[in-house]
Amino acid sequence: MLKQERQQTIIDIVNEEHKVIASDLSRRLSVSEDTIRRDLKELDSQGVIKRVHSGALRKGPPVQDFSTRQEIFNETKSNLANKALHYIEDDMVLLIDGGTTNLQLVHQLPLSLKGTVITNSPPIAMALSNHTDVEVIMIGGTLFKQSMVNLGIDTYEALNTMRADLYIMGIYNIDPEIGISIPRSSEALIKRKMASISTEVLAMVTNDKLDTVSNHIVCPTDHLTYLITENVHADIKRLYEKQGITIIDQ
Amino acid sequence: MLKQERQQTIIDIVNEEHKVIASDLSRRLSVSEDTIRRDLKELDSQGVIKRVHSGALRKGPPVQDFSTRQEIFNETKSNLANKALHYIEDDMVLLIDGGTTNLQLVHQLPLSLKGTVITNSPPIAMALSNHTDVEVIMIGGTLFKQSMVNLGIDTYEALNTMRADLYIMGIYNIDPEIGISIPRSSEALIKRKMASISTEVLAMVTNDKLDTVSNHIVCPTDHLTYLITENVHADIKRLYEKQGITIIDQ
DNA sequence: TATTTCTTTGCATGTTTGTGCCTCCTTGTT
DNA sequence: AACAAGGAGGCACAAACATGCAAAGAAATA
Repeated sequence: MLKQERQQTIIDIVNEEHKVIASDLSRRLSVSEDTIRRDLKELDSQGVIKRVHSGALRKGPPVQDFSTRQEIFNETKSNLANKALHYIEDDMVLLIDGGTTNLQLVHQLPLSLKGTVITNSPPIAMALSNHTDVEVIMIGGTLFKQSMVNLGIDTYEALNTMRADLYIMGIYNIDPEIGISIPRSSEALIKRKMASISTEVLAMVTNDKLDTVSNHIVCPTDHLTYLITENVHADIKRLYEKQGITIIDQ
Repeated sequence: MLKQERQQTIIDIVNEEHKVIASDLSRRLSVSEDTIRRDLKELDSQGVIKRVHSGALRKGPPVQDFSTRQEIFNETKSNLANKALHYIEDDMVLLIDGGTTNLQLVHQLPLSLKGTVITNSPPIAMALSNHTDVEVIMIGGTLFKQSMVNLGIDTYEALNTMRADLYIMGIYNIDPEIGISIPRSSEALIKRKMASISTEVLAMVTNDKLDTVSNHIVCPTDHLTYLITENVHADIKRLYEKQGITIIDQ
């Protein structure tokens, strides 16, 4: 693995996990701790990360847990959410899973909205505490803390007894040919199930997730009804529209 | 846990709770008091907090009357929680329902705690997001927003398949003769069920809830194993002890 | 291709940092 | 005044670190 490649990986890991421990990186990247230390030192002097004893921290807002992570207002996500709002109407049964983009959407739901929201994500449920006319149904399970959703057999079985008009799916990776994928198989299973019990499926994706792939396939992209993106090239747009997906990009 | 991370956590706690006790922080963050003292000293010299004997205070605007009252309230709950911590050990299966006192307790659980927490309250689940060695099992249901707990038939049925070593019950009303009661029958049902699947039951009550009653009975007081209170008169204490309850009031 | 030069990496070395424990001192409370 | 709780400073140890050096590759040049 090239040095530059490795350092980029380190940056990605720091951004994703908000902190890294040098010895940990050494094992994950299969190089000596000395090399990692040299990398961290270099990245720190470039100002990309903040070096601390025994590891490094992400620069910028000192965030650590999920609840504070949501506070970072992201204009892109907010714009996506605004577009998605057009597809949400009163008296729908919505199924919403985890992810910061979905959470942003829930925050932007009008307080006057009437309907039902089914979710396996505690933060989503809490964000709806002021929506007096929305009935919130939580699906239980084992809490997966990294993405703050309930997963497992209990979650799966609970979904067996439900249905929804619109599933708002949180996306990690999407590729027009490979489909929608995610790094954790347990999440893939639940998302697939959720899609199968919903009449329509809507997904919001930021550009950095377009045309990326990871280990576990959720479903092909043509399971989506609506795909909401930032501006994309016309040919990419066509690629999705050919599959019958309504793509909203402006 | 990284030093910087820990110090940031301390800052967050100080800002949240306006005052901290060194020995409490030691437990919550699972490091020695010496380390905490060093942290506080450092943060004080940075001017982020104000170091005082036995702990630290939040810097900034002097406390107003209203928030002072709020603080005293919190302090009571925090004290109750500290006493309750003695009954919680590694590798237990805890069942924790809703309520601000229970939430306070969860915030004060040591980060190093190992075990399982079953809960029907999304805020409780979220408060455990940093406890890496605690498996959180959420019980689903219909979210009752007023007290932020999941209730209903799904909740009841999920509880049928579980058991716990210790149930930490949130209390609204308690009277030595009438028993434990609550204004909502749906909550009473779930609490009763929770008590029935747990080996021991612990409850924390502030004085304003002692000797009060409301419509729906959860169970008689003798279903409690431990009752943690503020200081109470000896005769009230005897009243409970006569029922075989361990009462902790100091 | 062969040779030189430069970069990257891992290892060995002493050094520094972070933490817990201990002892003795200080502070606050009866 | 007596006593407990909290704190300061020193010690010890392990983990993390910087530095120098040599081997192994790359890249460049002849």
